[in-house]
Amino acid sequence: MSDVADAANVSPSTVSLYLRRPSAVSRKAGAAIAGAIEALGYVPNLMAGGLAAARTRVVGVVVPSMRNAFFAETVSSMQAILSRHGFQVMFGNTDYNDEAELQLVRANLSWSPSAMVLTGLHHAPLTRDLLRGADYPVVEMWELGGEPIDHAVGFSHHEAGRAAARHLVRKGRKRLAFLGARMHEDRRAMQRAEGFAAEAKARGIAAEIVHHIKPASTEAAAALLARALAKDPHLDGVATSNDIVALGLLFECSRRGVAVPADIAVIGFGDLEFSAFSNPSLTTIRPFGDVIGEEIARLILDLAEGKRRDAAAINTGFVVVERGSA
Amino acid sequence: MSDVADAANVSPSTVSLYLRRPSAVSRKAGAAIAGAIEALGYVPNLMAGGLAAARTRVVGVVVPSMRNAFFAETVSSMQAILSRHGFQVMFGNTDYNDEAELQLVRANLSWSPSAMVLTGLHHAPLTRDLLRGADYPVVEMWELGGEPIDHAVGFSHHEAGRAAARHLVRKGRKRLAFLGARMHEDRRAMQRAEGFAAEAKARGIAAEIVHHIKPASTEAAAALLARALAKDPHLDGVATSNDIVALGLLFECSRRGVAVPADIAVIGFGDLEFSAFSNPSLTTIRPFGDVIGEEIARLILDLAEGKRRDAAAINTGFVVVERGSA
DNA sequence: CTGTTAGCGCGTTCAA
DNA sequence: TTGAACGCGCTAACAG
Repeated sequence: MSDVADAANVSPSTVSLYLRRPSAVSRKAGAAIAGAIEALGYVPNLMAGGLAAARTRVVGVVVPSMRNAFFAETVSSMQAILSRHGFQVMFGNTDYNDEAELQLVRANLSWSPSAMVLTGLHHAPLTRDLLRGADYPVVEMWELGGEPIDHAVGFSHHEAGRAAARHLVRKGRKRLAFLGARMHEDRRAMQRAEGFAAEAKARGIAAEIVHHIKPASTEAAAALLARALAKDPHLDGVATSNDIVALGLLFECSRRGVAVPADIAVIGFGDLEFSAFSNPSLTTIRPFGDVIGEEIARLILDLAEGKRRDAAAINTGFVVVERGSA
Repeated sequence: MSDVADAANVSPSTVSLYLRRPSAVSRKAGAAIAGAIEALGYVPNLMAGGLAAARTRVVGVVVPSMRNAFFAETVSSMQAILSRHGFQVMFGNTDYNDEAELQLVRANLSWSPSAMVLTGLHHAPLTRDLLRGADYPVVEMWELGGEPIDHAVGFSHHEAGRAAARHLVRKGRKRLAFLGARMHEDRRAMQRAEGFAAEAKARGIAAEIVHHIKPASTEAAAALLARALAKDPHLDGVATSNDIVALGLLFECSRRGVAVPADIAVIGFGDLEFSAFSNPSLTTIRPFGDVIGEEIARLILDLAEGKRRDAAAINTGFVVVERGSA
């Protein structure tokens, strides 16, 4: 930086000022500095900057799994906006493990991030303590309804589950089941299952919740359907924990000669890309994962500029998308 | 850190030494320091450490899109291993834009990363210059065959395309087409298409390459198939730029009453999770995205410890997985 | 608008 | 094995 200052015939602190607020420097000095930076190929050392300022333009993001299309979409849209404003994303997977989450939070902590984004409202007690004591914003995403540490952006999975049941009942279905994968770890899928069962019960209809211990997959669908039919051979309406499972269900039904939706109506969750173009197309619940990412990015940018200060709970909602399968 | 030193009755530099090489400190001092760290909830400031040491345990990773399951898988497996060794991943999407890639590389540069991971062998000239001059390892992934900047981990997409054509020809197919999405931006998909056409030509069989400008999707498949059939109504073998498009093709064929594989054989690329369980199941090419991530993580760890020094080109290969569709 | 000054929290000599 | 000194490259007052 002092090399740049020498080349531009100004002091290092003027260069520093120019880098942080170009408008605070005279046009002449600014031009000279810009030229020197270009000529010398100067790249600022953000560590030194961060150390001096005690904050960095880094946002820590922790998700259960990047292989999950929901989080990939959210992180993607969030990162696109943040990077446009000079922020970077430091990223980690927990694989649905609380201990791994704690490690990642701790690691991110030591970079004095501008904000920390976590998935869901559930964390290890130590993680919560660490985050509560932190002096930067914490955003919990993809879940609403509990007590957030600071900010929350997402929607109620319980309500999404209710909406699925409501839809099937409206379609005249009377013997329901919820097919869920990995629900012992995925709290949000479990919340949807519970909402589904609660709504069905409120309408006097029994709804079985069928579990599969492995991650959501098209493969899981075959086992889930077999178990659901064993419990109730006259099943006529099914919700799945997400569209991947629903896709598998479509394939499994076609193999078994079960007609969708004539014999069994299917409603998924996620509105993944293929859902509109499968055969039959998939009735599902769209959660707006990209909007979650955008809202979080805007929130963090506003917070960094001191524009907002109050803890927010932003409901990005969801909609039922009715298509061929239910 | 000096608080810890006070609490443990040693000097700060002893604490520093303990943190970096616990074995270099006496058992008594070590125990006292460990206790003090625990009691005070001390979290090291990695910025200060990085500044002093002129390097950090950060790895910069730049991919075209995290929504792409291939990269999500690679990043996921890479991050799992790296984080286990105290390394963090700083991550960015380019959206297949060279300029965005340059920005991300520049941003990552200023954190003195332990390594930089990029996707593919093609970059803006300025990006290449920046990276060549850098004094830390550069890994280019998911492509082999060109001239890497430093290290490369991946496989030849040209060969993968040839393998797809070879498979269809072996199955007795004589009128081929390659259906590709976004190939003007996705060089690797284009390489597969070219390999496909080259192999077909070598065997005296014509193969049409059909382009779709939008990203790979099940939706794209309908348009692609329509255009391919317009060019050759007697088409009997098709390769797609990936399994998503192949999935869409299965649906579109079932809508049109085209039998797969009887009328048209289909081979995809990627071996995504659903491919084994679709109906018919999908013949495809498996690229081992998780292995790419693991190899890169190991390479970076070895490099960081000075265990390897030579520029490596690691071929993770691919296999043709024969299933129902071809 | 520009330059001066004093750290940010730690790693790395080196001497003890 | 430990401790003192020094500096990594920059930001943030402040004074000019």
